[in-house]
Amino acid sequence: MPKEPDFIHDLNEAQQRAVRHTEGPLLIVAGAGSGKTRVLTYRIAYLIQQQKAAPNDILALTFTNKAAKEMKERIQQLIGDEARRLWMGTFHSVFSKILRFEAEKIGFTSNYSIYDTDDSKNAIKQLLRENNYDPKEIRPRTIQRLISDAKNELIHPDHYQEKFVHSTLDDITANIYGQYVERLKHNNAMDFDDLLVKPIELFQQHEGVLEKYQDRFKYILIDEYQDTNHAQYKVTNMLARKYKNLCVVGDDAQSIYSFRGADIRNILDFKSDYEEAVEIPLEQNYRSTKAILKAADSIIKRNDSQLNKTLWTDNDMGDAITVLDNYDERDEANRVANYIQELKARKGYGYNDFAVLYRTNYQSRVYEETFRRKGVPYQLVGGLSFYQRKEIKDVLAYLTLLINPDDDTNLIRIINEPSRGIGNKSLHDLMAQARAGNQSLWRVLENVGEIDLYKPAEKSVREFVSMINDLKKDLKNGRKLINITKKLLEQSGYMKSLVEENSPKSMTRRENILELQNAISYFEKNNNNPSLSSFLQEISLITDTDKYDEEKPAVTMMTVHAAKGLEFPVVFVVGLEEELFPVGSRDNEEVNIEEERRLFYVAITRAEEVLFFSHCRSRYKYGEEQRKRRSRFLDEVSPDVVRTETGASIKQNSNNLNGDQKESSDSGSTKIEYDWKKPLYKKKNRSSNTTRIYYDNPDEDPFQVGARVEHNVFGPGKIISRSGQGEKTKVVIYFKERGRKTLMLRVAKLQVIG
DNA sequence: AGAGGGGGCCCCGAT
DNA sequence: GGCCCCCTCT
Repeated sequence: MPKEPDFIHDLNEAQQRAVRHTEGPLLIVAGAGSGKTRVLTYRIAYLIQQQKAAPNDILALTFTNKAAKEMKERIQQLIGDEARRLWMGTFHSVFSKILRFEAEKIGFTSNYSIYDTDDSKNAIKQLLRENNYDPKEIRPRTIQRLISDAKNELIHPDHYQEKFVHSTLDDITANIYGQYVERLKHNNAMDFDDLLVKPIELFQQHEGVLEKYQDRFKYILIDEYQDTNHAQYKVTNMLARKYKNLCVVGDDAQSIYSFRGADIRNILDFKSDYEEAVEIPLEQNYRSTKAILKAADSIIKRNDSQLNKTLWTDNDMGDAITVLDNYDERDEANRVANYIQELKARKGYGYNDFAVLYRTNYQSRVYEETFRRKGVPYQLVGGLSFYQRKEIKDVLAYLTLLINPDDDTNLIRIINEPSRGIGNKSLHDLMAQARAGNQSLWRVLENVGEIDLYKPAEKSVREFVSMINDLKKDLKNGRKLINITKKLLEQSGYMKSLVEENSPKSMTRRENILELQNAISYFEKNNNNPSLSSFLQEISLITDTDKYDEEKPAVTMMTVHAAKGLEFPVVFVVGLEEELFPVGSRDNEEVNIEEERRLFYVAITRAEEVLFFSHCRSRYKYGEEQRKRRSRFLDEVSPDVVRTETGASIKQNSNNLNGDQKESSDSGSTKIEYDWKKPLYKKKNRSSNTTRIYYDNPDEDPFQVGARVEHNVFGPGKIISRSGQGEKTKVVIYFKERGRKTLMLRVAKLQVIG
């Protein structure tokens, strides 16, 4: 065995143990900021340096493509160029690559399309229509969510019937689920969940294929293990079964993706799943000040933490956390911008040292406006990603059609885009024909002469087919992708219609298309074997977080989810209000308050030196002003590390969370104090003789989210959300028999029941 | 067939 | 405040 590399002495004792423990299952419980990326990087370099494995024997699954790329670069610095041959990436990208090799074995071609959430929602909407359900009553999003959950739990459509049918919704889902799976297969398409589920099917049906990959991946590492779902657990469990060299890194306190099926039990049960597993905790935090760490600890200890670890740091105490108390979101954004300018001027921070973290993407808008107005450079991460934009999806749909003609969903997307006279009626006729003959829409288009179709539309179809066939020929002849793209933009009339529109919107779209062309050229130059299908599959999996550039001199704005794994000297956690952070409940689902708390914990632990919390007393939502109560999390945080802007300690109240705030004049300054006794709303006279209206006094108002109510026409139901105030208060109610209704509280005849 | 206007719904997070 | 759907008119 070669001598141990010098680089191992860069690590602390626990980190070294984690690196040296190469054989058998290993659980590294890595607290926030404890250097886990470093451990993973060094561990991989160590495996190679000690000749335990060649680079392509190692599979490392990360949470973002960006993390994979960075780790690869760091490993390259430790051991040299051969690091490029590591298998490293997100679950989705690694398994999509494997599926490209093995697709034929499970009835797909290697040119399979990848559907994003919108694509699968559209496919489901289409199926609902075909099954005579009204997509307005049965929302595609709901069905999509249920199907996705089932897939991640590895529940087959046939078993969904057995398992879940006890309500109308489950019944419909069971019905649609089977058809959806079939439809995707017909389209030669996989959704995001399939990229995890199909490999399992593949391995179950082909023992030899499983063994091939078991032998290939002799060492497996998984980052952010607390956020893996059942399918991810299963597929890696299968792969690691032979050599059992599975090293997982995670932190149960940072599990924030349960909506994606992440199952915290995967990490909690690791030691019982893998009996000989060794657990190594990393407890020294290198990132944050003591004050920040104390705030984080005071939050997380309110949850039932299940893996033992105690974070500590040698860093300084640091400044107290400042709580900003704002009138509304404009005020909030202004104040944040001012602090950024001030800290930059006084303490010498650069713009890229700052991050604004929020719970929901729509909060970014006010910051964009404010920062632009004040000349604060920013980069926005997340929201509507580049590849979800209409014009980008359109162009990609054209390209997809060239290699996957059976993909009806993408074909329908562009068959009349730009409009070429193949309208709803004609499309409907064509689709009917396709379904009758059990063939893809493209086959019908190719043989359009054989069916009865509106003549002008038929002519358009012929032109469309010959245009696509011509492009296909170019592709076959090895013409460059970028040139094919340019040609299709011209021949389809797509560019022309954007030019003619000549609006600000169409200008942006043209710019975006140019950016896509750059991406295609770049891909073509930087890949040895650039195929259209690998391009399309790769970019389907690129996320906005992958594009975040920490060197760019700009303030970063992103959701807390997107900030996972990142760190910033100065962090603003904004919008700390009830019904926002923690988020408000939606549909019939209860908010997982412990997960919201973990999310807040993640937000806090992104900060290295300076941390701000911020909340607004009122905020616009759906164009309406709403009064907001500050987040309960502000009452949970250790009071000795938080201060108001004037340096006073904030008053907290652990049992009454809906206190108001008032200006206090006792110090002569504009010091802000909180008066928890004063109700949030002024009392007004009550009115109405049918339903008692309580909207003026929230303490007595029984019509709160979650309340069970009865309506004299719609019957029993549950309040799922509430908006507006006073007379304009509206509630959304889910009625057992009638579905969702939005009602004015003032006029609805409602009674609280049960 | 397609443009344009009005109404309803919505926006929690993301591979 | 914005998106999507449906309706109506040309």
